[in-house]
Amino acid sequence: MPDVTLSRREAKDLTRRRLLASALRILDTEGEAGLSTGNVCRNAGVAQSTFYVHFRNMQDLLRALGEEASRKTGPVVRDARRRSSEAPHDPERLRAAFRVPLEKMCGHPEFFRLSVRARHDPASPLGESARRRSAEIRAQMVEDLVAAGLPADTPQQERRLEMVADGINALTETMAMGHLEGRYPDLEEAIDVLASFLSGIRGQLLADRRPEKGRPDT
Amino acid sequence: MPDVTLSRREAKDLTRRRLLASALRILDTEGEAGLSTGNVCRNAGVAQSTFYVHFRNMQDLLRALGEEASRKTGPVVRDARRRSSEAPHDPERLRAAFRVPLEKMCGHPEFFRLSVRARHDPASPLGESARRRSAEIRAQMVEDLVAAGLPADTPQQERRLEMVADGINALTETMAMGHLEGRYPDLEEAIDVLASFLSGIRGQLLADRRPEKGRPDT
DNA sequence: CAATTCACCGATAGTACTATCGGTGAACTC
DNA sequence: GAGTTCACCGATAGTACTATCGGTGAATTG
Repeated sequence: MPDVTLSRREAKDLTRRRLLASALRILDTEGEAGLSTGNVCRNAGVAQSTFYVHFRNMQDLLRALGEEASRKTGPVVRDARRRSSEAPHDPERLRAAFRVPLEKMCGHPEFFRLSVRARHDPASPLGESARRRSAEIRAQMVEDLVAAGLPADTPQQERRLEMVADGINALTETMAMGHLEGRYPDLEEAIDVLASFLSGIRGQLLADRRPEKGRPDT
Repeated sequence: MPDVTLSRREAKDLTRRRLLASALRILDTEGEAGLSTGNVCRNAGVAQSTFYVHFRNMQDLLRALGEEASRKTGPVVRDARRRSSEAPHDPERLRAAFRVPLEKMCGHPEFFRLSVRARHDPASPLGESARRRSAEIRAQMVEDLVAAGLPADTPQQERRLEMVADGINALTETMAMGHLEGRYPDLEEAIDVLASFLSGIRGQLLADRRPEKGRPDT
């Protein structure tokens, strides 16, 4: 039994994870303002100076936290969306493509809030890595929209699909926020609305593909 | 000419406005991190301690700033939206209803970002007032959607309109962010997308009003 | 078992900011 | 025009946080 006492490597890794978890807990309860090396370490039960054994500074910790979050939730969400794109007319797959990310967001509100804040805070310590992840998600979603049959023949149409991807993402986050705040108790209703938004914009964009039928937007 | 020297009241009011303008300038240039009583006062040309003649603390200033912004932009935005609701089939009025808030948001990018971020940060100094304003905007937008003919006959439909209002707002903010980040250079294209989103969801909700025609969402 | 490594600790220098206090002179009051 | 008010000022006590340093003991090495 070599596990009675922890090896030095295991012990260090455990402390590191405790620090990350502590930071996450603080972000969720006190917000970004409560995030200091001392506070994080006190919550994790180690000395303040131990912080610098594991991270160069707070920005370094936040970057690690963001990457962990995206590594956990990213692939699952992507998969659900791709399944929906493969069958654009299957309403249940469409709903699943919204349900999966919504449940991820609501299941780990602390991860979710962190990423949303990062998204709207390019000057924060998370800045660079958050922007990179956001761009990645957007590019993937554009791919999926094209796979679902939406037009991307001209640069303008491509840019429009990027806007739509941004929009779908923002809508999903907004519904999750509303649910977390208790205003939308039933997640299925939120999924209804998300599906309506997507179906609506999809109809608009497809109508645009055949402009000979006259103005479609009234 | 009694205005050669300022009255005490006028002078105080002028200083207060200078402090508010200074805070806004700092938010737009240095971001939230540069916001301190000393920095605000130095930029306004007064001593740091003078800050406390006008505001109880930084949160107090930010609250005042938020209220001033909402007092300035609120009615204009609301008016544009109402004009559009009065003529739901006028595409130019619809575009104006999106153009006005977009231009307001892009006018003071850092303040806009701060407000958005504050809603997702439980401990932000702006948090409470930002959430209050957000709820107000949502309620107004629901009114306008009803005025534009969208159904709100059942509690479920009312809740759905709230979700749609939240969504429109999030979409507008997202397009503003994209424009500010330089990804969407042409604001009119963003307006196109917003109009398409609204037309799309509008079609979906109106179709739902007459459910005897079968499932409309594929 | 002796030597070495290193995760963690306590202490602390340094920095930035908040908020208060008594003083000052110009505006105001009567 | 004598007394009062008060917006502003400089100084400063107090607070919070960052980042570094040398010491310590348990794990590791050979």
